[in-house]
This record gives sequence, structure tokens and C-alpha cells, in this order.
Amino acid sequence: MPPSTSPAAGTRPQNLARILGIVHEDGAQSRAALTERTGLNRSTIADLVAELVRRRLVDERVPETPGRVGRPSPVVSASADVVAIAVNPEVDAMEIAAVGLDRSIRVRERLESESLQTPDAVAAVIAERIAAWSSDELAGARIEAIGIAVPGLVRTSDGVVRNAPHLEWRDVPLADLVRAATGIPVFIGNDASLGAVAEHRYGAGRGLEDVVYLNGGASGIGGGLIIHGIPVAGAGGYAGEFGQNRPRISDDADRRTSDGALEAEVSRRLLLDAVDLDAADDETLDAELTASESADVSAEVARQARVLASALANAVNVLNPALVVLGGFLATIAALRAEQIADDVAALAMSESAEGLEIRPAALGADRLLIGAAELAFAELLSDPSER
Amino acid sequence: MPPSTSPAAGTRPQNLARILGIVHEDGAQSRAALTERTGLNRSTIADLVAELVRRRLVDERVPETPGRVGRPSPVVSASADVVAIAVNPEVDAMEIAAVGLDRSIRVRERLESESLQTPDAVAAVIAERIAAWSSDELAGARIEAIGIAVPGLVRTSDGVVRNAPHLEWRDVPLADLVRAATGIPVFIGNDASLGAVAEHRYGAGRGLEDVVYLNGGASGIGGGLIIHGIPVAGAGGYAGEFGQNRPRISDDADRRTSDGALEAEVSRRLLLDAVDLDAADDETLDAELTASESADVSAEVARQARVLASALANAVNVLNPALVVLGGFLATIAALRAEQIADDVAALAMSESAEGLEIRPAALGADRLLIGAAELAFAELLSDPSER
DNA sequence: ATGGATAAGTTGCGTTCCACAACATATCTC
DNA sequence: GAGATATGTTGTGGAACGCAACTTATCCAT
Repeated sequence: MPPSTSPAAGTRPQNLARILGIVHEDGAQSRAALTERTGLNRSTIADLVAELVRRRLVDERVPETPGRVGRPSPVVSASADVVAIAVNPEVDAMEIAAVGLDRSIRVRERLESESLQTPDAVAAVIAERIAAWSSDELAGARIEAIGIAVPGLVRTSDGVVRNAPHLEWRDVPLADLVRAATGIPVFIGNDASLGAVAEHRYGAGRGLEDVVYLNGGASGIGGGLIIHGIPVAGAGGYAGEFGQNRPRISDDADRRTSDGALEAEVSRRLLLDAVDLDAADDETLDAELTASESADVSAEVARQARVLASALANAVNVLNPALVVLGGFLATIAALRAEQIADDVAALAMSESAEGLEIRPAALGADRLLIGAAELAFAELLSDPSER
Repeated sequence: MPPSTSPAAGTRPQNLARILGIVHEDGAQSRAALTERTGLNRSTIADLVAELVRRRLVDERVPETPGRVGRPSPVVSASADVVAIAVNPEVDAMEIAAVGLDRSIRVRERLESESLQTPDAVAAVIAERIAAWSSDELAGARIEAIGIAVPGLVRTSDGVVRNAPHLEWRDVPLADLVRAATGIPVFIGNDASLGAVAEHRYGAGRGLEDVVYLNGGASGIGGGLIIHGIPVAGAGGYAGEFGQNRPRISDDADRRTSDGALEAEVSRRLLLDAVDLDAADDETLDAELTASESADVSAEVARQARVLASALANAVNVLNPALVVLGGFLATIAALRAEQIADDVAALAMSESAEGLEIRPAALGADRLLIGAAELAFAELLSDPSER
């Protein structure tokens, strides 16, 4: 008879989670490597891995090139057949992908659309894509959950989109809608917060415990925090909204708006205007800004860098992170004015807090949000692989 | 033979820690109550409590007034004989106390001094006080550790005071000094961060997971963060320094300094000046400001409230806390201008983040820092009561 | 006062999960 | 091909907790 305590409180589920987490985050590992990393006994690892294999969460195979003396240790890898559906609805298109537990991207599509999509339409498209893939690309796969990266404020607890201004969604029970359309568990999160998770686990922030992430997009500046290695949600799930912050702008000439919000002063639109572009993707804008020799362009980049540094300094004082990661057009500004930003932040923040601080561009490409969304979808499985 | 794994990883030490934590934080509990709260079996609780009694960390006694049917359940309380020495060196005096694991304050002294104390002198005084108490007030007690709340920047990892401007200490290995003088383990922390811990566990922030704490003192504005119920240290241990933040001050007339740092604009000194006092303790200042009918005084309080709200709004956007706790003279400002601050923060922060936000004065009195320092000293014991 | 109802402590046994040691196996090196 | 080396495999034992039956202490009604 099973013990009647709360599920998964014991040490076994924890150890299963630990092993699954390691092979998910760090890729395939030999059993011997797992033994060393966890400190558990060989026999215990064998037992735990066997259970994960039985649950079809990991695969075991003999190593191709043993290369060393001693009996070769089987290699354990997360199963590519356990998948999450990752979705990122945006104004002009919707990206949707199926990501394996081994972090392989099994399918990926970008569905352009002329007009804004309604939440119901998004739910229908997700269901339709899953159905189409299931007999083909996802044959043999088990879909664990759906993760949606939403460009807007999201209440993570019950999956309600509170306000996604560019999609014109307000108080939409998105998780429920998609769940109803697909029958699969759904988790939603803010896009920038999920980008922060991705950068922390697999990008510029790997191995660091305290990371501040700011992303510059067409719709403004969002962000996410990692503290003590854990993504910060906040009381309502809205943490990380740097865009609405109002930093001090020491030189009045640097001010462009009466509002003073960071995302009004530091914006993609103003950069596009500076290089006389109407619309462009991040690469084009980056190339244009980098190539430009105009003093006006240079001045605008410098101005935005100054305002950005002021906002960063505030965050650095409060959070004392090891690293600030800048994504989107903020990465471009950071690349063009790296030294200036570092100096400004050092001047405005307390010297001790700025001491070990690094400021880096995001390391992950466009996959960032889908990876973050997949992580969100896998989170429950990874924290408790038993009972499933 | 004991298992050879890393110490205290198993479930037993965890359960011991859980029980000790409960009786430490929530006070004496019946064994029946512990059974219910932990979900563990009666027999297991009996066993665990017996071990804690054997280690002299808790006491068991029969309840005075059973008051209910059924066999009375023994009451378990944290031992008052396990003590931490809590210290708070300040410019004009040093407070030192012995705090029991049951959170009783066994002794407490305020040692005034004419001139600034050197770190060596502080260490000597601590050793001297402990020696004096040990035969008397602390007879029969076991001193677990010393916790020091330092008004300045502190590297918690190795116990070095990086910069305590008002004490004129720089890069002082305080933990080592006090350890050498006393032979007892020493932990140091920033005073405001420890105040945040105290307010979170036992004060205005009880039961909340995400709390921002700001304290207004003579030396400036410090603070601390609690995220997911855990105190935030930051990469170097310097997190929470709100004083050096530069919020936007929308009305130029509200600016008093060219620097713009929060603690320069919102300061005790400016309030004292407004009521024509040279020096005063918090109660006097509070009474004076509350009683004053001067328009100038009122204007100054309102001005500081506006600047404070601007800084708070930035923090609210980024952290989305459930509660902001204001201590010291900030509590006075908050009491006098509660509505204005709430309105300003709501106007400047994103409405969703401000939705459930509460702003409250600190609930703990002058004991705050000593309680926080004692918590710091007890932290290791509480996280692993076995092997000790 | 006395017996039933109730709640909780106590005791002994069973299960789960992991460590350990002895043995088996697969590779490398000479 | 033999020894060295590293690791998988297997069986046993112990730690820690759940469980059920029993015991004890209190309240309450008569």
C-alpha cells in the first residue's frame, strides 16, 4: 500500500527530479557522470534511471566512443518524444513549435497573419497545428503541456492575460481557452520573463544566480529577474516590468517625453526614426545603426544609452545582480556603447554593487521565447517526474 | 556506520529543521498541532521531537489548561537556553542582546560611547559582555552564534564590512575579528536587510511572500527585499540599497539636490530642519511632525512623500510585491501622507502591479534589528539542527 | 462518582529507499 | 592475452517513516 502522505514529498521524487533536471538542462550524461554529480550511489542511480526509462522520460544508450579504460557507462538523455508545445503570439504573426524534453526543436512554424488574432483564433490554430503534426512530425510523441509566451501582463496563477495592449487583449482567460480547444494543460507567461528564464538556463546567464534581463522590443521594454537562481514572479505574477519605470534623466536635453517612462525615452521607434527607417527587423536595425556615421544617429544612440544606464543603475542598487543581459534593440545599444553604459552604471550605482557586474548582450537568438515557453510547459514535469 | 552522503541531505534533517523552524517562528505548539501542520505521522513527530529534546534544542512540557476532551498533547517550545548574541553597532552607541531560540530577549544593553568605536573595540566589548553575562543572565545557556547588524555595506559571504561610512569602517574583516575575540561563529548583515527579515517573519510582512522594505534612518535610506519568502542577498550581498537610487522627480520644484539620490531628497535631516530641531529620536520627530500645523512643514512632508512614491513605483513595477513596509522616519511620512503615497504609486506604477499592493508602516519596534541579527545567527542551526 | 466519548501518546511491525560490498563485465594498455 | 581500470549488477542491511492496535488522559453526561 502506498504511503498516504502528500505526493512527491519524499526523497525519491526529489532524486528523480534532480536527475531529469540535469539531463534536461545539461544534455546527455553518462550514468557515471550522474553518480558523481549527485553524490548518490551507483546502484541508486541505476535504479532511478531505470524508473525514468520506464516512465519514458529518458533514454539510455551505449556510448559510441568509450575512449577510456573501464566498463563503458550508458549515456542517459532526456527523451525527444516528450514534447512541449511552445507558442508566441505576436502582432504580425504567431510562432509555434514543438520542443523535446532534450531541448531539440522538432517542428517550428511561423504563421503570419494580416490582422490581429483573437484569443479564440489563436486557440483554434494551436489545436489545428497539434492535430496536423500529431500524425507526422510528432508521431510517437507525448505532448506534456503547452507554454505560451504572451507580449503583455499575465497572471500566471490562473492563466489570464490581464493586458496585452498590442494584441488588444484584456482579461482574457487564455489558458482556459487553449485548454478547452486542445485538452492539454496550458501555462502562460510574460514573454520577457520567459526570455529571462531561457537566457539564464541556456544563454548569457548560465550558472549565475542573480540576473537582470531587459528586452527591447517593438512594443516597449520588458524584463525578467532571476534571483537565487529562481525566476521572480511577484505577488501577482507581473514582476519585471522595467518599461514603465521612470529613472532620473540628469540632463534635461536628454528628455524626449513628458512622461519619462523608460520605454518612451529608450525606444525602437526613435532609433528607426534616427536612421530613417519605417520598419525593420532587429538585424537590419542593428546593421544600420552600426554602419551609420551620422552624428545625429550617434547622438541618439548615446542618449538612449545614458537613459538606459540610469535605469540599470537603479536596478543594480536594489538587486545587486551578477549580470545584466540586454536583448532586442537594447543589445544593439549595448554593443555600440558598451563602455559608456558600463561607466555610467558604475558612476550612478554604488561602487560595491557595480564591482563584479557584467553587462552582456543576450546570447540566444530568436528561439529565446519558444525555449522559455517550453521550459514553462515542462516545469511541472521537471519538478515532479513521478506520478505521471 | 553513518551513510557517507553529503551531510543533512536526507529527509530526517529536513524534518527536524521543519519542526524546529515552526516552533521558532510560530512559538510553542502542541505535538498534535505539529502533526497536523507537517502531515507527518504522530509516531514520527514523537520521534523527531524526542531527538530535538535530546539535542536540547526544544523543551516539552504538559499543557497547563488542556481545555478539550482527549489526552492532552505535550507542548513543544524552542529552548530559551539556546541563544544568539545580537549586536548593532551605531555611531553613538552599541546595542547588544542575548536572544533565545524561543525569541525571548534574555538580556539587552545599550552601551553609549562618546566617540566612534573601532572594530577592535567593538569586538572586545562583545567578548567582555558575553563573559560578564555567562555566569549570570546566561547561566546554563549555550551560545550558538553571534549576529551583527551593520549600518553599511556588508559582504555576507566572508563577513567583511566593505563600507560603513558613518562608523568610518572600510574593508573591515569584522566577522573574523569578533570570532577571534570570542571563539564563537559570527555572521554579519546589513542592518536594513536584517530589519526586512524581522518585519517579514514577525512584523508587518508576516505570511507574505514578496515584501519590499525601506528604512529611513539618520544615515540615509536602506532596505531589504523578500522574494518568494526568501531574503535577497544579491551577487555580492549588497542588495536592497534603495538610498542611492535616483528616481524621476517630475516637478523641478521638488528637487533639493543636484545629485538626486533618494536619500538626499528624502531625508531625516530635511525633516528636522523643517520643524527646527537639531537632533531628535524617531518618536520625537514623529510627534513634532504630526503636531505641526505649519504649511512649510506640511509642504516638506508632502514633497518627500512625492519623491518617495516615485521611487516606490519603480520598485513596484520591477518586483510586484504584495507589500511595501516603511520603517524609521519613512513610517512617519507614510502615516501623514498615506493616501497621497498610495495614489502616487498607483498613478506611476502599472495598474495591475499596484492592484493588490499594500503600504504599511513597520510593525516591530526598536527590537527590529536585534531580532534580525539573531535570526541571522540562528539561520545555520535552523536549516540543519542535526549534527550539532 | 462513574462510565462513555474523544483525542492523542506509545509500541511494534512493515515498507520504501538508499548505501555498501562483493562480484561481474567491458574497455584500454602493454 | 593478461592485468589494470572503471563501471554495471546484485543481494543485504539500515534509516526513516507510515500504520494499526493498544494505552492513557481528559471531558461530559448521568
